[in-house]
Amino acid sequence: MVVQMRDSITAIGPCGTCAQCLHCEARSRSICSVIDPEHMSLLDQYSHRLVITSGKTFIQEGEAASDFFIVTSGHAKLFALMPDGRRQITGFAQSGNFLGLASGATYAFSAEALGPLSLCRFSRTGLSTLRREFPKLENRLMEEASCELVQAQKSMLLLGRKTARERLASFLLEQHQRSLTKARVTQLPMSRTDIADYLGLTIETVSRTLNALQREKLISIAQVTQITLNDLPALEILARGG
Amino acid sequence: MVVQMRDSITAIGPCGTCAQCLHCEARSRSICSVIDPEHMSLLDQYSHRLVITSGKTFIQEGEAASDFFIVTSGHAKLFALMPDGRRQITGFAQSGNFLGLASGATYAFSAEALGPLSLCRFSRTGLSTLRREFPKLENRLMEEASCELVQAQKSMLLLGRKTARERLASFLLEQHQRSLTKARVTQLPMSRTDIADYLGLTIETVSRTLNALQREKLISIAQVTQITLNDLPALEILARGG
DNA sequence: CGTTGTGTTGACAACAGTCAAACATGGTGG
DNA sequence: CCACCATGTTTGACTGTTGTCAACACAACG
Repeated sequence: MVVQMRDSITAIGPCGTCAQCLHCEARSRSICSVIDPEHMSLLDQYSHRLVITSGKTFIQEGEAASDFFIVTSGHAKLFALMPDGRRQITGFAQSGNFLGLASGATYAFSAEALGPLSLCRFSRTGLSTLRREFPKLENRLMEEASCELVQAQKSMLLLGRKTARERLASFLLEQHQRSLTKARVTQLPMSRTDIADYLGLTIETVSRTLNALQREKLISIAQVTQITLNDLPALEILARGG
Repeated sequence: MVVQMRDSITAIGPCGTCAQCLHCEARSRSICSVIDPEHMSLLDQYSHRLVITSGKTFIQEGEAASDFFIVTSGHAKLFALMPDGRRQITGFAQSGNFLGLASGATYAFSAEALGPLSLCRFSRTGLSTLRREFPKLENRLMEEASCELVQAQKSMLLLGRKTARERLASFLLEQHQRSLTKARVTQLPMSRTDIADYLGLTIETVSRTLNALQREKLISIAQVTQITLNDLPALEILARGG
């Protein structure tokens, strides 16, 4: 089985013997794609599967960055805290995303599970070994780091220069794109508080702005976490600011 | 060998053995450090020196990302623009910094010279060749990408959650650290407009806040671009928000 | 049913933005 | 050398978007 991915990387699908498990499914999207099938067992030597319960903080800012993670199912939020409790969510991670690229000796952020979460964990030393063994892995890591940097720059523009309306429109479109569905209904895995902390707003402003967009027929809020994007072109114009 | 490019961008060819030139000086900090001396000539095959005049935009958001740069002297600003002219500066680059890590097929940002600027340019294909040739280069690139991601996360916290006072304090400390001097006098290479666009504020707020900090004796503004940090501990407390 | 957590709505306040004018600074040409 | 202009910075008065505080609605759950 061969799957065409993103630009030009040809990925080899669900690996080895357990074709179904999420572990392998997400690994195939992020790591297995660059490792020959006959070496999969070597990969297994260096990775371990983890299951995290909802709300659990599994990466703590400031602690020694000994591990590297790949999300295999569920969602996580990455965030930084200030001493007085102010919080900035710097990103959300879902199946296939890497966690721990942005680290020196210690983690530069904390990470918490948004609902049940499955992870694939690599020790940094193990990952180094894998990188020496599979040079293509380097490309994959760089590619992912580049994407995260581009995403971070978009967030900086959003946080520094966009209005509350523009931020919400950008956020909804981003979530919609992530879901990879053509349906205009988006299921949000995070709370209003998380949205606020991601967009640099308060929960009240998020709530008010979302309802304003609904009054203007740009979106429909069926349930709190289920939003329909009624007018994609208008939302896109709003998101980019004209 | 000197080649005239575009309007004012001058390319100067490989510099061979010259140990003094800025080209090599900065390369030694960023690339040469991972390449054996006897292979330096190979490096020269793939890199070219550029001189950029002040104010020139040498990377344009959206254009094909064909090159990769290393700053060898001077300063540059990286930024994103909105259709109505709102601008967010996502970072500043100085000697030794890489430009172009955050790119897919096209550049995700624009870059402009803050004063006279020297660059070392690598074609992306040339860089790929170098990466295959010198595996240590991979580590250097990943390390740099990690640093940029950590820096980006700090900027997101600043833009999303810090007050104007906290932003200015953070900014001044960051500039001070970058200068690598122990002296408490910092020479700013950028204008008030650039500071405002970096911190997500207006020039008026930057000016007012800076003067407020001066009234409180935390800093002294000798000339517009020359600021003395009188009370580092207090500035650090302010910057991290208590 | 109360209780708790989460989200919504309203009244008001405040921080930062907008507009405008005065003030430096630095380069240019008479 | 100095008047002049262009550009960048500072200061002031006022406005507005978003934040704060508080009350209320609603669903989930024991």
